[in-house]
Amino acid sequence: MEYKKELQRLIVDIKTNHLPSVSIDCVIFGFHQGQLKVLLLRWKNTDDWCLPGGRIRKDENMDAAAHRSLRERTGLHEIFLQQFHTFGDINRYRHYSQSETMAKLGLPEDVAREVISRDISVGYYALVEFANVVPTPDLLTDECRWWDVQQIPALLFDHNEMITLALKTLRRQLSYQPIGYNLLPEKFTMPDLQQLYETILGESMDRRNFQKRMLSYGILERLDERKTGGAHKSPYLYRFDKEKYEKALETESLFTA
Amino acid sequence: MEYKKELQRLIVDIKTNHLPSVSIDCVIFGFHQGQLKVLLLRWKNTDDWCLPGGRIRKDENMDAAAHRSLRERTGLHEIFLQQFHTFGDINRYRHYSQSETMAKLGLPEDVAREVISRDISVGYYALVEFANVVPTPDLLTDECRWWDVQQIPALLFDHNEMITLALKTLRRQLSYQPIGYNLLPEKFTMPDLQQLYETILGESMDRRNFQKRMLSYGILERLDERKTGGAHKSPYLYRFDKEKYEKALETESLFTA
DNA sequence: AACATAGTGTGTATCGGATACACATTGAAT
DNA sequence: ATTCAATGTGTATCCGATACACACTATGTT
Repeated sequence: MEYKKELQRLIVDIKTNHLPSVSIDCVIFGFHQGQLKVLLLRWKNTDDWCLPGGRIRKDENMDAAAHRSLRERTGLHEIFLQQFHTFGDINRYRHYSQSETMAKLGLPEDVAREVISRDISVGYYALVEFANVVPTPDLLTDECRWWDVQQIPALLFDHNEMITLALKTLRRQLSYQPIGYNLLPEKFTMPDLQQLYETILGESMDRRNFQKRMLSYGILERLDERKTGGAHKSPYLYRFDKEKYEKALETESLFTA
Repeated sequence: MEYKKELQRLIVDIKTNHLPSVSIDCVIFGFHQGQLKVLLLRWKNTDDWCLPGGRIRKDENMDAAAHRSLRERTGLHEIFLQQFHTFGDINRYRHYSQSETMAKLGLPEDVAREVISRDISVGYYALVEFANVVPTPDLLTDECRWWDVQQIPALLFDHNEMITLALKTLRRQLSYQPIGYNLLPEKFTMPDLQQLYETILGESMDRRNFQKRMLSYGILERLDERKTGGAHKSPYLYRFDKEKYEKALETESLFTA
């Protein structure tokens, strides 16, 4: 049983090199074909999905641990990552009870105890460029793939709640910080950006007013290129002015609605 | 050495009944005489101050642990308490290095290791009614008292940063949620409420516009009483409509500026 | 080659909340 | 009785947000 050996090695590594009682969970948002996506993992030999997560090494900052987790699941290095809530209830089982969950995971008793002990879990959400992601499962999971936010199944633990809260936080963030730098390709059209906003907020907006508002923020740079290929008038391409974008992120002062 | 025995008992209790690597810190805001206050603790036999904190029992929800901490320091039971950030850097020493901090705390080596081991710390902030608080130090501290937010000294660990971030979060919260229920006495005047807002936000506002805005939220009830005693026209007393106030807290939808 | 189509670029009228501002009133102090 | 400082209330104005219309163009169609 090579796999079981690997598992044991993992447990030992966790016990010796990582902080006990604390874990990290990541809600990784991507944007593709007008849909907001979340990256989920499927547990080995089951049909059950959950959020990617990880633990914090004893010699590692917590944010660094979250970045590492994300790197391992997506292959991406520079990502927008933000802590949104820390989950600390004793009972974090929702759709399945603790014993059901244990059974589903199908792990040896001692391993299971380690993997799903009572943890304080720090939730992060990430915004990534869909096209650049290489979804990669880990030792405990068979599959890693994108799910449409609207079609997420009943997840293990309290992970559905985590996604809901992450989305809520993301929506609020939209009202005082710019967004899109990590979700869109470098060059994009105004309709692309609008579609992103509409998808996240779940509502449609007036095309003309949206453009005025975005431009008023002063973080966009219109290029002399246009996007061709569509059977219509070709739209201008824009890109973010990184410097002003970062400044807006910090000050949080530019935005209102 | 009765004290040392008590300390040892504390350490054992922490080790056996509480989660390792996680702690809680509380920024407790009060409001008095037009000033925003924070409750701080002074370490035994030192001049060094820090935030009240605590640990999470193995059989206790994290929020419950925070409430318990607050109850122990203030005597208050029903308080507004909100998680605002989790601090996870390895090095959380700021004004004093780790060894300086160790020295300052003057604890036996083994005790110190337990008390200031590397922790992930979940930060909460609380809003309490100043007059009802009975500041109470704990086993490790000599003194518990209010400090003016503007005059907080260099604290142990990264606690100054915690206060700064808590205040920042509180200010932002003011833009989408009502505030005051836990900071003001049951009956208060419009100028009282305005002073609270001005103190938190650090800016002055127009008296008439402020009143219009507050009343437009529909969470205030004007009483038939007036406050007498001031050498001026006596202002009306108001109180919050608890039900509508709670609803506004939940929806977060009523407020804008 | 001319036309139809659907999406894009841009400008203007209007509404509504936020802001600026003024005058009458009152309770205590003198 | 008078004075003073703070309170109660109303109105004009500003500005961003919203609603809305027409011209333009790259492709697909005939």
